[in-house]
Amino acid sequence: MKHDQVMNVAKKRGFLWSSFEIYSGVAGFVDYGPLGAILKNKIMNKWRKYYVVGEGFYEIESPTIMPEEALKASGHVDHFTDPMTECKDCMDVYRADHVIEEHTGEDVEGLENQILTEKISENKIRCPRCGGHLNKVWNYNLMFQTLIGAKGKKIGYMRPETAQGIFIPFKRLLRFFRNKLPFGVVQLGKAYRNEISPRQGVIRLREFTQAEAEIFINPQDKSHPRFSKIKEYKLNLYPASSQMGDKKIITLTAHEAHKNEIVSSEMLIYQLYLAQKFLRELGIPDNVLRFRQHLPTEMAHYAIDCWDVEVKTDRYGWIEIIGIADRSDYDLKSHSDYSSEDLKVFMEYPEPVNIKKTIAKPNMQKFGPAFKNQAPALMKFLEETDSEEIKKSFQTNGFFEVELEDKYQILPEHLEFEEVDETIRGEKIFPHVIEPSFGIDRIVYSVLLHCFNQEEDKNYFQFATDIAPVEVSVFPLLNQEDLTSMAQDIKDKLRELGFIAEYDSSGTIGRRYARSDEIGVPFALTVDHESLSSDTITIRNRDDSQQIRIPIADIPTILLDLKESKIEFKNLKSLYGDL
RNA sequence: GCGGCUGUAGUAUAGUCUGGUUAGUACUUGGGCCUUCCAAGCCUACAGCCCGGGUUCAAAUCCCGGCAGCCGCACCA
Repeated sequence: MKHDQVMNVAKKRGFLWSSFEIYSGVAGFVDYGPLGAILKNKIMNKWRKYYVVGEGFYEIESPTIMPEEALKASGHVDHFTDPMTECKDCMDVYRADHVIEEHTGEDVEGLENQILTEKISENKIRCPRCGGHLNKVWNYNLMFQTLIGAKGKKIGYMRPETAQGIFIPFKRLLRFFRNKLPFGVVQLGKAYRNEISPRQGVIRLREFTQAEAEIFINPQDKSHPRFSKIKEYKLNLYPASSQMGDKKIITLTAHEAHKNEIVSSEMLIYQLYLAQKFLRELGIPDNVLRFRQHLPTEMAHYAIDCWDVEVKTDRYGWIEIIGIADRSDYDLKSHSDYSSEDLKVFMEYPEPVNIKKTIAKPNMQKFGPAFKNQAPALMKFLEETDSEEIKKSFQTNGFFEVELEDKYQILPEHLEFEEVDETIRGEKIFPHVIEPSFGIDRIVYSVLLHCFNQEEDKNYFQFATDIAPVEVSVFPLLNQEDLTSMAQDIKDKLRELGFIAEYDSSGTIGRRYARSDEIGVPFALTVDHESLSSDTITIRNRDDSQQIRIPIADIPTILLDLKESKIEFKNLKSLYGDL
């Protein structure tokens, strides 16, 4: 299987291996080795180039440990869990709600554990496997818990996603962006999930790296300013309707996807486009990519629309590497509720609106004495209440009842109704959030898998020039003093100029080319005898073993142009001629 | 988390059933020789029985536990 060969080379040549090996390892953790770490960083920097430079989003960095309150608000403390139950006899563990649903057909999702436990005993549900008794229902929370501070009273969790770190300082971010939508903020970093049994190598890690962008937009306007530029761009879509129907992947242009309402907004389609362009430049071809829409049943309740970018693998089938979701205003709303901070944005209308409006104004001489210290709270409540509703209640009941800590009856004599002209310049709204969320480790894996090339006697990573960990190899043709010293000098010079260059003189030249190819070094410079007399050197292309002789003085510019794809290797030929 | 199978240098393996010499081989890697362009050859070196306990005069080998990997179930996105 290609997977096995790739992981083998990856381990052997220092890209990736499982962590803590000398202590037998722990499932769900990996080390990136010397080359893997560079590769991963280059991929992350390319991501930054796309989202920070290209899209104009800004990057922030927030802690990986978060206090319990914050994750209560996001719903992770209560909902990032599974209700589990264990058979007392065979010790098998089950999802409690699934067992009950299977037995009774009742939808019990989201019910308290106690109620689930009761349901199990009421319905005399037994272990589906052995018929044994099932234990009390407990929550398995996927978050790693820790204690903050010396006394350890404050519960903290390792963050399960980087996104929350962006929602929490929303007010400061909004100020930074001078109170105007839309704007985007990104974060790249580690996230943690204590998976029950991670067995899919780098696909399911307990500690993994995410790159997430949170794009805050006006819910009324999910268009994208550059949509017209990408409207002919083709996307391989696998919408929910196809998944439930003919299982066919359909190829549509961005425009068609929008017109036919396959994808819910321009903004979302633009994000799909961007993701695909990014992956393509990483060397993941379109034919192993698809965009799969979440089924209504699997979508989080707050999401409006959600698409996974999936990559085809021989080992794991289609795997999700990127999730692109319209999360609506869910996150900001719940942080608003929990923190009682106002996380709304004031949206100014294009034209101010003048309206006539009846307001209920308290008659303080009567209102104050009647409600005493509750008066301020009641006034605030009335301000937020539609005065028509109050009027109606007066007509039918003779009073208007307000329930705060107690119930209060407001009588007509307490209020005066007044007609006022009001100019409304805008309104405060919660922005909606479009979130592309990249699983960096899975992307690194996909790059390794799909860049790996097998030709007769040559196995190598065909990395794009801008993500190849080692950028250039420098060899002496033979292991002779005059050649080696020149090659060493060239290598040092290139290092000084910022290239990741490697020198190698061991074994035959062929072996060195092979070694260099295997780890995906795109170019090799070879010092031969002609170099000594003519100040030229041969440059060899990894992908086709072609060589061209170039002046030594031109090496840095040529390498840089090749790295940034400003020129292709085959075009060098017309500039410098054949070897 | 449960059940089955598996675990020997960096990699691939022999040896395990039937306990007994210095754990063998190939590739890789380091050093050297040779070599005027694609894993050649020669010399040489480094490197291993997953961890812990038990049985035994003696354990890579038998037994128990742990850990990890694979497969199935369950779980997860």
